This record gives sequence, structure tokens and C-alpha cells, in this order.
Amino acid sequence: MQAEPISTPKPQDATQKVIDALALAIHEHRLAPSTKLGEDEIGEIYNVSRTVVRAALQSLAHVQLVDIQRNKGAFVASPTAREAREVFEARILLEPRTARSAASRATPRDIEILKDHIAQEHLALGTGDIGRALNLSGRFHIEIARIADQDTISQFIETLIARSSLVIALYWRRESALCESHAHHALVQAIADGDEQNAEELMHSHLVDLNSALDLRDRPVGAQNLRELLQVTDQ
Amino acid sequence: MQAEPISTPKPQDATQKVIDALALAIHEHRLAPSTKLGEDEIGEIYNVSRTVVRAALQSLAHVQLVDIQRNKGAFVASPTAREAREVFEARILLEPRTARSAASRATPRDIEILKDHIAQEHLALGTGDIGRALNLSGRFHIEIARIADQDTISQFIETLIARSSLVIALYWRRESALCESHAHHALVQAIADGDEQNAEELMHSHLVDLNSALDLRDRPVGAQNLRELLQVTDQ
DNA sequence: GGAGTTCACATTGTATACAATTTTTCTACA
DNA sequence: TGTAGAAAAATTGTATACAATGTGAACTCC
Repeated sequence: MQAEPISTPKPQDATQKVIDALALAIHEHRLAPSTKLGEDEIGEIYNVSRTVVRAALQSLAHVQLVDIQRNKGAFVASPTAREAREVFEARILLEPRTARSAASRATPRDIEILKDHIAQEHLALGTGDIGRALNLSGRFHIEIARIADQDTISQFIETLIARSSLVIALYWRRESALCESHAHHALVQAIADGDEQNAEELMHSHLVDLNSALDLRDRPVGAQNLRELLQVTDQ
Repeated sequence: MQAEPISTPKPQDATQKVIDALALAIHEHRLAPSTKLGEDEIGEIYNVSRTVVRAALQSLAHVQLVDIQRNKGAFVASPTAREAREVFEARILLEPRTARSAASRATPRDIEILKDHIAQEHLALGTGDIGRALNLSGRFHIEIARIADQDTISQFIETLIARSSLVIALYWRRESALCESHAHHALVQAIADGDEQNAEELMHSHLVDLNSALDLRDRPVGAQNLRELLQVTDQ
């Protein structure tokens, strides 16, 4: 009776599918901070039961991409200015050393992958798909952590980059251009050359640059959407 | 038989109760690495449904205290020698700077708490309750991270210390005494004095000492218990 | 007697059903 | 008209039921 030829209905975890889908939507800024994530709603979208959705939401809450409030529900996380600062402080602490380590271990294949990332990012920017470009930019950093071959720290960096996505959504200031392709390009070159010192320094300054492009003054986040709606053309 | 007079049956999350209970058991080395954690079994022990147990196990899997294998079940994690190395490398990277930060911010109340931790640890060692002493020793480090007032990094450190518990269970060598009370004492003094440089250095050397008390040669972990049983008085 | 197969049992993955809490809406009253 | 209160609706927390997968024992065949 040869059911589904290729598309398997539930090949692996249904949970992982939901996790990936939601994480991608957040990373690409299609789900804004503070958005309510109703269990039934999500379950209906992906054709899974609330059991699966709850597991996915809890997993995302663990990396602080969503915020679960008991008896209230799950919302896309909305980092405070302070949390945003901490995320980048942690990145500045971890990633330069990771870049150094990557420079000492990268294989030609790794360099290929990194360059491919940059190319795809450039492409996405060209087509105006900013969300995708942002996501790829983050995955570039994750890839470097993978090359560094330190799973434990890589995992930390992965969650930090995920949260960075939310920070950028909330605190990025328009004025600064986000074309940091140059920084990434120079970084790849240093890693390809095995220049550990340079890789470490480039990563450091890259992150400092990123951080300085944020406007981290406190502001009343939270029910942000509601406020926006209420103030629209309010006479 | 007047059941629990004050203890409420389900005051807060039932899930959190299970998480805490299992984590404590692991930290106190009452649950050995690779121990199978059956859902029905645990649910029966704590009088909760499998739903709650599964949520707890998934949460513990996130911090890598347990290892969930699809369709197989959950087991107390059993870090490889490599993972053990990585955990301590990460601690050495993060904690010294955290100790420095703690030294710059600690209040008299904080110092009290730290000294109390040491006293309790000493007490536990005196009564031979090594499991409790180990747990308190770990919580001492967590307390310092809390004082440093960097939630993001504190959270990383918390998971690292949790995993350290498993590492110690697997790789600690008997020969070395685990009375590092002196190190903790000196650390508190430096923090109380606001001596940032000294606090950072003391924490660094303390962690290096700890690390050197591990025997990180590879060994076939995994179904450790079974192997032991099978080889007992074999002829 | 040993290796391979099959069937029964046990355990996990997922869905549904029920209970508890929150949010909304409707109504009554000042 | 606006506000307080109560009932209704919606949503989450937990438990149970069913489906799918894995494990182990008994049995057959060599």
C-alpha cells in the first residue's frame, strides 16, 4: 500500500520538529518577544497534541527563548536590558577563546563551511530576507564553536546566540548597519591561517562592535504589543 | 494516621519537587551514573503521574544530569572522560572571573552565608555524610556565582557544578583527600576583604587542584553496573 | 546443546480526558 | 456611566488510556 513515499509522518521526535520550527521563527524575528504561545494553537498548527507542544515549550524555556508562567502560559521571551547586557558580556567572555581554539583546529572542510555560511548570509541580505540573514549570522558563530570542538562551551554559546536573537529584536538601533560581513570574513581568514591570536582579537572586537550597536537603556518591555496597539493613532 | 499536617500535597509544581529530589539524590551520590530511571517507578515513589515525571526527567536532561535515549528511557548521566575534562575546563574559564566579581560586590550578609555553608560542610564531613558534604561544597560555588550577580553566567556555572558531581562520582581518586575546606576558607576571606585579584587567583588554583584530583584516563563507562555484577567472583 | 525466531511482557511516545486556575464577559447596583 | 461581582469561557496542570517500540523468555530447528 506504499504510504507516504518520502515524507514520513513522524520519523523522529515530533517534539524536536516543533522545537526547531518555533526556534527558527523566533530567530528569524517572525515571532516577536512577548507573543503568547498557546498550546492548543501550536498543536493545531503542527498537528500534534498538547503533550508534544508542552515538551517543546519547556525545552525552549530552558534556553530562555520562551518564558513560561504557571497557569498563565508560554510567551516568547522578552529579555530586559540587564539580561541583554549579560548575554553579550558572556559572549565576550566565551567566544574569543573559542575562536582561538577554532583557529588551531580548523580543517579545510571547516573553512569551506564557514565561507558557505557567509555566502548564504550575503545572499539572504541581497534578497532582503533580513530574518534569514540574522539567523545565518548566528549560525556562523555556532559553527565556529563547533569547530573549536568543545561541546560543553559550544552548548552555552548556542543558547547565548539564541538569546541574542531576541536581544537584537528588542534593542537593535536602526542607525547602525548590520552588514558585519567584513568582520566575519576577516575572522574566517584568521581561522584559515591558523592565526590564533588574531582570531581571538577579531572575535572580541566583533562582539564589542555588535554590543555597541545596541541601545540598552531600560524600557518597559513586557506587554509591549498591547501598548503599541493602544497607542496607535490615538487621536 | 493523620497524613501530612502542614506539608501541602501539591503546593507548587509537582514537577519541581521531583526535579529537586532527583537532583539531590544525584548530587549526594545516592543515584550512581547509568542508573535506570523508570518513569512508572519514579512516579510511584513520589505519587505523581508519568506526565510529571517525564517533564522532570526532560528538565534534568537539559542540564545533562540524566541521559534520555528515545524508546529506551532515562538514565543518570555518565560523563565520558572527555566530557569531564570539558566541564572542568569550562569551570576554570568561568569561575575565577566570577569570584573576582563576587569580591567586588559581596555584602556582610553574603559573607555570613558563605561562612555558614563552610560550617555546614564541615559538620557533614564530621558525621561522615560525604554525600551531603559534596553537595554543600558545590552549593558554595553556586553561592559565589549568585553573589557575583550575573544570572546568565551563574546559570552556566550551576549546570557545570551539577555535572561535576557526576564527574567526581566517576573519576575521583581515593588517594587524594577531599577536605578542601582550606581553599574555601581562604576564598571567603579574599571575598570578604574585597580583594578581587586574590579571589580570582584562589578560585583558579582551587579548581586546578580539584581537577588534578581526578583520574581522567578513559574507561569503559556505560553499563557499568552490569559489568561489575557479571564479573563478581567469576570462578 | 546452542543459535535463531517468535511471541508475550514491559516500557516509552503520544493522544485524550478531567481538574484547577485564569481571563473574559455579562449583569447588577451605586 | 462606571465599577464591582459572578458566572461562563478559555487555557493550563495533571492523570489516564491507547499506540508503538524495545526487551526477554520460551520454543523450534539444526
